Amino acid sequence: MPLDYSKPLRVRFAPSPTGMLHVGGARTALFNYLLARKTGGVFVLRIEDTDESRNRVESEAAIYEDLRWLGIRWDEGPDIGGAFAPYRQSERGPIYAEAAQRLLASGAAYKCYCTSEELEADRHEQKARGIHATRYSGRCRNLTAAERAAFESAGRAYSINFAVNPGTTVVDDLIKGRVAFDHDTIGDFVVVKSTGGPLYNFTAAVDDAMMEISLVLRGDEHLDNTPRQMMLQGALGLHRPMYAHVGLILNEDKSKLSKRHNTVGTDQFRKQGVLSTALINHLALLGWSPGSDREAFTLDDLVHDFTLERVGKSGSIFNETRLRAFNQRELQALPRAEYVAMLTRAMQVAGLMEAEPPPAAQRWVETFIDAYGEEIHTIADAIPLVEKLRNEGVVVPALELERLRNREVLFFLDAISQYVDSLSELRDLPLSKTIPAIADEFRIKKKDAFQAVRMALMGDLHGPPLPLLFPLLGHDRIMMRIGQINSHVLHGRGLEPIKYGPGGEPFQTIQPTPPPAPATDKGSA
RNA sequence: GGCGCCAUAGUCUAUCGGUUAGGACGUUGCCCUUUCAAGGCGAAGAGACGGGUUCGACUCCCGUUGGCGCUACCA
Repeated sequence: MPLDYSKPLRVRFAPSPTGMLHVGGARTALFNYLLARKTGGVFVLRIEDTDESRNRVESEAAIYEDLRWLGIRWDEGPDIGGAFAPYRQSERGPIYAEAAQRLLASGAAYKCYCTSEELEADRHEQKARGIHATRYSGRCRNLTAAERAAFESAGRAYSINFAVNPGTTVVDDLIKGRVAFDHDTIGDFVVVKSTGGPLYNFTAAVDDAMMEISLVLRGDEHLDNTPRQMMLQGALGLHRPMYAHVGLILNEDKSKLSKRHNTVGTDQFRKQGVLSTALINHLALLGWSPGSDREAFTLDDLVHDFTLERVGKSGSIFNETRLRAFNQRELQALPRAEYVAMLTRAMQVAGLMEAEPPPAAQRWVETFIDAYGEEIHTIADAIPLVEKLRNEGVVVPALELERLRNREVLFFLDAISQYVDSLSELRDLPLSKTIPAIADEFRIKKKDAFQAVRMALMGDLHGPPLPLLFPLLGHDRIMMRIGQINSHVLHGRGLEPIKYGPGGEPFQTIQPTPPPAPATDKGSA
């Protein structure tokens, strides 16, 4: 039966602060958030920091930062409180202690005095006997009063274990459907460590119930944990939320996303300058589909269109290339001013622009976007391009240098540099006419001319239109880069830096070179 | 090993028994362009396998295979 969206849902996202928020977590948070907004419900952020050894203090802040960046806001959480505070499990000790006592008192749980060595030995022994279903033997479950007293007086530490009784627990999962678990396949499990620290299944079960979560939506890695949590809630007489387990987001090799494998961290994309709108859009389409060919969705669109019924069961691989394609689309859709501001900021961060860019610098950025804007998939792509434009010199591949060792080409380039030198403004040059005209003087083909200029200026045969490239480089760099070619080539030939006239006859003077009178439309520039 | 989940192109997905199996990313051809990118128009590319059920299965059932998850005093 479909979920009733007319009733407000209380949902939660419960990360453990053991690393950055990876994209799988981000999607889980997103789906929960969408459901809360859609139903006018509440989105709870709970921090599951019960594993002292793995917690990292900075992780919690990092998770906040990533969620905020994504535009996912929570209504209750550690930092803002709420009716069911505290929201950090490390601060909920008394609540778990009380629940554990009730479990003990009712006989639903018992104390286990086994040491970890004994447990380990048990497992070995079971394996040796060919039993691969290595579960807790339950040896402490039926301790006699005398045995128990002996352990107690010996001061042995104990864990609190939940006693799993025969039976079946059925999870009516909103995504996976009805899944039945035979208790025979679930061994007694520890709920409180011998150190007194509560464990995941216990805290999650208690908190989901006590925080009155109505729907638990999480990764399907937790599907097998669900019967344990439901048994716990049953034994404690607590209410049970509905459950929905969504297929995992996987690495390229189909393995589970882990926080240790540095890739696919939400922060990584944020720092690359990926737009949160693009990530949200991409994440939403991993596991959810609108049922139509539409694929551009804002967060608000998703609040409106998202339903659990259209969430798929299978896992999916996170495809970064597709994210970049989405991001490029978002970048193109951005108002120009915003794009300029974003790029300016990125350049400032990279130390490529001063904090208070003068108007000329702003204009430069605008020209840059005209030139390269549409090929940029993420803002980070722009930085190496900017650096290449800003560098004093340029590296021309040896092979290409060889092609430039041609007196006509050299002279042509020199003519270009003189042409540029004669101009006071490099914007809006009619280069598509000027360059062929000058090239014609030296009997160079149009295509070769453009390529020679491109190669001399950028060390590359490809790039944006020259009329945009010229103002981007500016007078000095153009002069320098073409001059560099001349000296490189000549040096390579062991020649003096002399220059050639149109007919091939060497000029006598090194400097100044007489302008070879570019044939046409110099005046229009 | 046991238990559970999953299974349409390289990837994300649509299809809810009858379709030329649709879309997107990627790949690729052409157009545009001095070039590249972008854009436009095309192309190639999929129901893991085997049994059923049915007039008819990608779709329902069973099995096999494969992938993943759980099986921790991690979450």
